Amino acid sequence: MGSAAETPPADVTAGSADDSGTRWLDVEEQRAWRSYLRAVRLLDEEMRRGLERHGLSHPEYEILVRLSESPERKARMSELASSVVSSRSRLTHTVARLQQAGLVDRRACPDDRRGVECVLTEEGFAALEAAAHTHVEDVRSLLLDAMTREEFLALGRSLAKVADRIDPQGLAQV
Amino acid sequence: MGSAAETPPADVTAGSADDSGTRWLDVEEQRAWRSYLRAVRLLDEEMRRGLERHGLSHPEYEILVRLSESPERKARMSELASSVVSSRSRLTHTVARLQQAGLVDRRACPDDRRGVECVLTEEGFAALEAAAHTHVEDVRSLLLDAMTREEFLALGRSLAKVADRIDPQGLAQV
DNA sequence: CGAGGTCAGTTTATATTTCAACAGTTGACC
DNA sequence: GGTCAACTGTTGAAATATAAACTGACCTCG
Repeated sequence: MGSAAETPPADVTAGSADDSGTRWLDVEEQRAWRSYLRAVRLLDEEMRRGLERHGLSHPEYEILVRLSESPERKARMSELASSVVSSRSRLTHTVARLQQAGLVDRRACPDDRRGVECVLTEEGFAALEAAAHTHVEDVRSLLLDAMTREEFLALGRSLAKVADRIDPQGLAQV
Repeated sequence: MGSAAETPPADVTAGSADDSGTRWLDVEEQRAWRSYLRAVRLLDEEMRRGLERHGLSHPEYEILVRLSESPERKARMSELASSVVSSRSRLTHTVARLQQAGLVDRRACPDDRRGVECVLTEEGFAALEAAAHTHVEDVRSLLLDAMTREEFLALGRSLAKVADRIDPQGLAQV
């Protein structure tokens, strides 16, 4: 599955640094890393299938979620882009499709004429609501049910540290 | 960031089941889930950047890794597809690009005339070797250095359970 | 044998993502 | 006020991904 060359291709004693100074992963670290890769990929695929039944892609779903949580169910394109970790360009395209489908509307931003506000429509809210049930059940059955609650929370804490380290502000801009 | 509507869009008491029977996530579970989404996305992005410097995408890199670990540095397309968690179709395309770049070769399978063997070239091995240094350092600095070793191993164990649940055989067929 | 089913891999068509260039807007600074 | 850099969002083309149809090879059971 998800491999990643964590030992030198040639193969060197685990856990040691080679001539180049690269500290390769030891056997256990390697196993953990591969589990990570594998789980993430499989999970993503399963989730995708779940949302697909509601005619939504993962990026689309996240946009709807974010809007539903915003005051007045609207947000500016750039906020949306960063909160959803997407490039502005991609967001434009994706929102265009959502608008096409009648799930969101776009309108000029009152105070900044460069800006555009994206608004969740009633139809969009309904679509989100429908998809959310399936989605949460998926998270539960695939992830939570695979481990104890404490284990899951610990996993969350570890990954939160990872995320904060990469993007301390929580404002990923791509 | 990566949101996912783990509470009902309308907002209901955490941790309880609503009329539909959906058991939404409580506050802590929700936080953990969002950390997961956020970390995975950011990590993926960072890794991508690292590999990009060597002219490789993540899928390409994994294919090379898998080949480098196989006896004689070759594998059949279908083995490759499952070990790398990719559809056969995607693999065909990706391998075509790798071949184009001279990093792998394709040849007919001797014993099964339907089959195709994919072989890592010397050039491909060299490319992999170069990329691997960067990549391992990234895994270390982004993931391992963010937590204790034991924490990381625990994370691996948890996710291994998740993966095995979704794909018990370890032979993801998409 | 040989008909029907399955399997390996590719191909084609379509959808999505990325990338670079763009046009209009704002704000800061002189 | 004028200029210029930075910002917002869009566009269109190229790269990549996904899905379904398709080719040729194997397999099995009558």
